Amino acid sequence: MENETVENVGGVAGDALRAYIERIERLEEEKKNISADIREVYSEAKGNGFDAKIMKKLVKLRAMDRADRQEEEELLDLYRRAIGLE
Amino acid sequence: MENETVENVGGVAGDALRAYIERIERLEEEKKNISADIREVYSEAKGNGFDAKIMKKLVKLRAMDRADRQEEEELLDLYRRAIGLE
Amino acid sequence: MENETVENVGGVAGDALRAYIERIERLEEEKKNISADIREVYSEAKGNGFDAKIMKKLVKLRAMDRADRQEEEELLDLYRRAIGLE
Amino acid sequence: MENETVENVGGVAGDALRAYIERIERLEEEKKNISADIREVYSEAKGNGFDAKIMKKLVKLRAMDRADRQEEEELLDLYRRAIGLE
DNA sequence: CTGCCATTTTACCGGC
DNA sequence: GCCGGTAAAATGGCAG
Repeated sequence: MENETVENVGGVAGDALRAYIERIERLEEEKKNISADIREVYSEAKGNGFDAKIMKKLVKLRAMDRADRQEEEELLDLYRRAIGLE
Repeated sequence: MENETVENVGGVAGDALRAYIERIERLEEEKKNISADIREVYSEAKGNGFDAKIMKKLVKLRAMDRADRQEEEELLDLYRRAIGLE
Repeated sequence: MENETVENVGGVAGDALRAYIERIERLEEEKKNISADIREVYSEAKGNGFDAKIMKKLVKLRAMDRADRQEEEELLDLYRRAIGLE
Repeated sequence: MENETVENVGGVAGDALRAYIERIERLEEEKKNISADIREVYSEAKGNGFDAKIMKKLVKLRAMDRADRQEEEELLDLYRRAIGLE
C-alpha cells in the first residue's frame, strides 16, 4: 500500500477509529463523574445515620414494578417456609 | 412514639431518606443513559468493521499513562519469554 | 547475562514462574468444573418446577448467620415503612 | 391443604427443595476453597517477587489457542498504529 | 447467530 | 500501605 498514512494503516481507517475512541472516552468521563456523585450521596446519607447497604436495596426494590416485587417476595417467603428458614 | 408518621418511623426520618433515594435514582438514570450511549458507539463502530473488544483494549491503554503502559508491557514480555510463550 | 536460558530471562526464574502458573491452571480447571456442576443443579431444579433466582436468594440467606439476617431484614423493613414502600 | 407440613408448603416440596439447596451449598463451599487456594498461590508468587497482575495475563494468554492469541495481538497492534498509540 | 442477561473477574475506594 | 469490600468491566451462558 503506497500511500499508507497513520490514518490508513493496513486498511484500518485511523481517523474513524480515533473518533470512536474519543467519543467513548468522553462518555466514560461523564459516567465516572456521575458515579462519584452517587458515592457522595451515599456518603452524605451515611453521615446522617443511614445505612448505605440497606439504601441500595431500597433503590433496587423501587426499580422493580410493584407486581414483580410482590410476586418475588411471596415466592421467596413460600420457599423459606418450605425449608424452614425464618 | 406517639406522633409516629410515615415521615418518622421508628426514629427514621422518612423525608430525608426518600430525598436521598430520589437523588440517587436520578443519578442512576443518567448513568444508565450514558452506558447506553457507550454501547451504541461500540455498536456503530462494529457496524463499520471495527472490533469492539480490541477497541476496549485501546481505551484502557490510552487511560494509562505512558510510563505505566510501557512498564507493564515490558514486564509481560519478560514473563512470556521466561516461560517460553510466544 | 551470559548463561541466560529460558529458565532465567532477565533475572526472571522461568521454572518457578511456570510452576506457579501451572498450579493456578489446575485449580482454575477444578473451579470451572464445580461451576458447571452448580449450574447443572439449578437446571435440574428448574426442570422440577423450582425458580432458580429465588433459590439463589435462599442460598444467600442461609449463608448469613441468623442474627445478621434478622437485623438486616428488620432495618430494611423499617426503611421501607419510612418511605412508604410496600 | 389439610396435611400441609414443613415438607409441603403451599404445594412446594420442601424436602426436594432443601436437597437441592444443600447440594448447591456443598459445591459452593468447594468452589470457595479453591478460590482461596488460587489466591494463596498468587500471594506466594508475589512473596517471591512476581507480579500477580501480569501472571493473570499469562494465564489468560495460555488459555487461548495460539492462533487466536496471535490474531488478537496483531489486530491490537494494527489499531494502535492506526491511531498512533505506542 | 445475535443480542441479552447473569456471573465472574478486575479495578477502585475507603477504612484500619 | 495493605486489606477488605464495593462497583465496573468483561466474559460466558442462555434464549429468541
